[in-house]
Amino acid sequence: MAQDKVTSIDVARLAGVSQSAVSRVFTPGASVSKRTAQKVREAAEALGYRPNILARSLITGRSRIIGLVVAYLENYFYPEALEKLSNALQAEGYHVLVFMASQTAGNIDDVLTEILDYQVDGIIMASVALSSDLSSRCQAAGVPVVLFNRHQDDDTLTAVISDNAGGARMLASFLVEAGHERIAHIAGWEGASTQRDRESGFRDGLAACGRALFAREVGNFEPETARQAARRMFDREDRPDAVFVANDHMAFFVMDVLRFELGLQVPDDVSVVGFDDVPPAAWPAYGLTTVRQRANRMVEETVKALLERIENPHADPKRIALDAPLIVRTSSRTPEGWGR
Amino acid sequence: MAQDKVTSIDVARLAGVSQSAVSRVFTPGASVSKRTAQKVREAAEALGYRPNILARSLITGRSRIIGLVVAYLENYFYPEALEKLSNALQAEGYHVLVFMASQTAGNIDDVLTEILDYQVDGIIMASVALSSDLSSRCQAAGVPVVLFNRHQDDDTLTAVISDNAGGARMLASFLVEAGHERIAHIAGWEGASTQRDRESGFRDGLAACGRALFAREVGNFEPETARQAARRMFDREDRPDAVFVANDHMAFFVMDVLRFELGLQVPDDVSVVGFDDVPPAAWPAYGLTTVRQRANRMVEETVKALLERIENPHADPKRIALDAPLIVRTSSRTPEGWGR
DNA sequence: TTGAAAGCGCTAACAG
DNA sequence: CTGTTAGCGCTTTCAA
Repeated sequence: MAQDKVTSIDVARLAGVSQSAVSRVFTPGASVSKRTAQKVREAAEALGYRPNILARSLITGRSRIIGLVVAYLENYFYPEALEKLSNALQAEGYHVLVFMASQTAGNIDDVLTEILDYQVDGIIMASVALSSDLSSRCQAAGVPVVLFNRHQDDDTLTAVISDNAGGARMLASFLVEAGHERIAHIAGWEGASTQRDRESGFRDGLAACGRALFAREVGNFEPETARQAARRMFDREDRPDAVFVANDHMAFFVMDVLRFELGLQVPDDVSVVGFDDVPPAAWPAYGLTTVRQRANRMVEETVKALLERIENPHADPKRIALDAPLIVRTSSRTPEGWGR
Repeated sequence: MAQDKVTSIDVARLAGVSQSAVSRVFTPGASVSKRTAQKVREAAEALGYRPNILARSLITGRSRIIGLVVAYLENYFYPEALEKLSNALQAEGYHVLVFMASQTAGNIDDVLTEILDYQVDGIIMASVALSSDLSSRCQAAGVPVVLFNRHQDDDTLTAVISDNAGGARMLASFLVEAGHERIAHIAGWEGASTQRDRESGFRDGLAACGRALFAREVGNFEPETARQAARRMFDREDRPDAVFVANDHMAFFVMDVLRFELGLQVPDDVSVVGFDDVPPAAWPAYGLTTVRQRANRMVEETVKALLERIENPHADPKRIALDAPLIVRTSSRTPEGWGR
């Protein structure tokens, strides 16, 4: 029998105090006597009263809602990030309102509009870039934005990323030291900053050893495209003996093509390395050598940066890059002296 | 320069109409003349005005927010469900506010309280059960609840599930027909209705063929517990020749123990079957025979049921069970005439 | 069709 | 410390 909503007035009446007294009891830094607080709490308890966050936010200007835009839950890096982000924000008294966006963007515009309609206190864009136009709309609305696992060329937005270039550079020297001669790359979606940074880091790493890329295909971060890329690259005589796939998600599909379609041995015929260190990378059926993105730290920094900017909207944007360690497993030949 | 928020009053002033006229223009079924609407829209556009959903909900009693409680994103069935749910609700003009809960419950109480604080229009509990106490709190608050992939014994809540028992029954006769003699089960968390239904369906299926369970261990839906269960079950002479693992998530870890720790061949030494059909089940390195939960249909039904109950809070709760087809892959011996 | 006015449930001055 | 009084930005009667 859906009871009518209990308001602070009902509580006030029952406790024999004013309505504002009730409000104060539920407002952290307010001044109330123990006696009043006690009475109010009892009345509230009895009536099952809880303050209406929406009404409160109308006046405080804070909704305690963070908009999270995400576009790629098939990549298992993101469910993990989402879970941790949500938990971390929950611990700070915020909650996450989810907005799914396809990465082809375009609809990012509409999504952003919807987000702003909800008067969110902040926005986290996971795996989505933002035009400078959109970014200034948020600015205008006074809503801080933090990019998660992406950055923009213009340094106008705060971004939390891994050291993608550095990680890929390690991967390159690791493969060279393992004695590989024909080292290839399967790229992700070229619009992504992660892709650009990883590829350029990898090329730099090879160059530092006096090498260059032996072959390159684009997998677009998608399973089927990655499989086709693998087929084009490996179904021929002069095939690579090592390949850096731009993320783990694609690397699994590439390995499957190599082993089950083309009958190649990994790592004997070809070493495969990825990037992200999502959970299946550690499953022995893949044992993927990869670079770990420290999800916990990324989340920590993202939440910290966002809350900072909520407190102080005029703080300068900054780019936070976390180190990303090499994780050696069985999908790659191991250089002398690296030892598992 | 975080501009001050634009309100309907600003728009009204610019358009030379009353504030309520502005409101009407943005309220679907309201009566406004074309001329007024036109003027208002132009002014709104010029000022970048959008109605404040929170203020609106204060008066309409509808927040267009759906609370989603989820507790298990490591099981890749849930990211997929979350994505689809969010998309489906977005299409209906709702958005998802995420609440992470550990499945050990207990904190479900607090989570529920937080949810209700946000004045959500409805709640979806994915993979989380609800005490009848909590359930009546939602009732009292007039907030409809739909359980996703769970049901309660008391038929007091609307629930959308797969036909877990039926699916498991098929699995049983499939294994028997394939000629297996010693058929075992690795259970998930026994508090889950999915576990109970799958196990009893499986036992029924065996019984119908005049068989009984050869062995049983508990994996609790957790990787490490599942691995230990697999070791206890298979690291011995009189081991099963087939095992039904209660979900795919655990089945991967079980297969890894069998193949990489114990040196058993799958399916030659032992057939492994799971439940859910999460994406990695189709990866050739596992090729897991399993029962498919139709995520799309489950989401469809969940959204439909929830919206129905938002419209009509007094509708009777119902339990919706969707059929779940057997998906045969390479992790199991195939009976004569089943053909892949 | 339109404007004026009354709130939705709450917080935040402001006196006392 | 407490009650009174204004609103937050919006929707919704109610008359005109």
